[in-house]
Amino acid sequence: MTTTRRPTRQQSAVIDALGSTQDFTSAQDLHAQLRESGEKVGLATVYRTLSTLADSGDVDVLRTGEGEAVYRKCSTGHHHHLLCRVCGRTVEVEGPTVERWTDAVAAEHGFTDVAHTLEIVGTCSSCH
Amino acid sequence: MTTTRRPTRQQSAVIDALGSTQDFTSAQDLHAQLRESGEKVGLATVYRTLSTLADSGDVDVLRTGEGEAVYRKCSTGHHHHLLCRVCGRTVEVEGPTVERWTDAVAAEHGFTDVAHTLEIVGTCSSCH
DNA sequence: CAGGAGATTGATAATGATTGTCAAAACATG
DNA sequence: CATGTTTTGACAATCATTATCAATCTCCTG
Ligand SMILES: [Zn+2]
Ligand SMILES: [Zn+2]
Ligand SMILES: [Zn+2]
Ligand SMILES: [Zn+2]
Repeated sequence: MTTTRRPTRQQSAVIDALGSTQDFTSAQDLHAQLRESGEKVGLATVYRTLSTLADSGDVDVLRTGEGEAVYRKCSTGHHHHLLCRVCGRTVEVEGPTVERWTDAVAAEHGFTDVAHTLEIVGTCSSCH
Repeated sequence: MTTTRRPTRQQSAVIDALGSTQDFTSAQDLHAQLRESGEKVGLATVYRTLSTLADSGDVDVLRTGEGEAVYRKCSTGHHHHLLCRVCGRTVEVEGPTVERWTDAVAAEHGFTDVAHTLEIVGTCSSCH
């Protein structure tokens, strides 16, 4: 919401494209989709917009096994992802258990200002 | 059948270099270290060796924020890492709590063959 | 020991995602 | 409209990683 950035047609197009899918999508794929749907948006702008959105926490970003950055528009708030390795379907999950555990184990070793990343990958019931 | 290993001087050098540090190290850095210490090992071989070791589970691999792959020789068995964002010190952590939680939440959504990745980053007591 | 099949190496080229450049276009304001 | 600011986008540059492929090394057999 609070954007220091000036809203433009291109940025809206990127955000809409992101919102049109439940899957994590790469900047390259988003750019291809935009071109295909007739939207004229430069690749650099796609990268810039996604990077800004990720920094502000408005989209989640994670790295594919090959190191490619993929983005997804998620619900607000801290959560994690359950990802199907076959079809790419994503489920957001959360809970205090893992949050408490990471905080406890970090404190136990004298670490402060802790953050964590957690991703779960499996095969969903439809793809089993 | 396709898994044929042949021990070589170069692979030993890479493994020794990995074992000489507690930090996660990139292939590029390892290659530079090897050259500096007089070992003649090609960059491609460093990448190949690390990739093989990671596939067999003999080393842990994770991605830096910039997407660079970093490797570390760890104790055997499933565990996670507590990483200092300042000095890079790494502590291996484990525990049944997070394992149970991920399995439970995956089963709850009908996912099978689940695996997970979890990394904790913070500032260690020495760097506070 | 010699020879050959097959595995390994490494210099180099190729790939591919991401970032940098910077002039042109879009925008705001007065 | 004039002017300063922000954003865009085509293109070049970067940089980690992978593909090539001839040369080299290992192991096995006779
Ligand atoms: Zn699925
Ligand atoms: Zn969490
Ligand atoms: Zn530290
Ligand atoms: Zn675990």
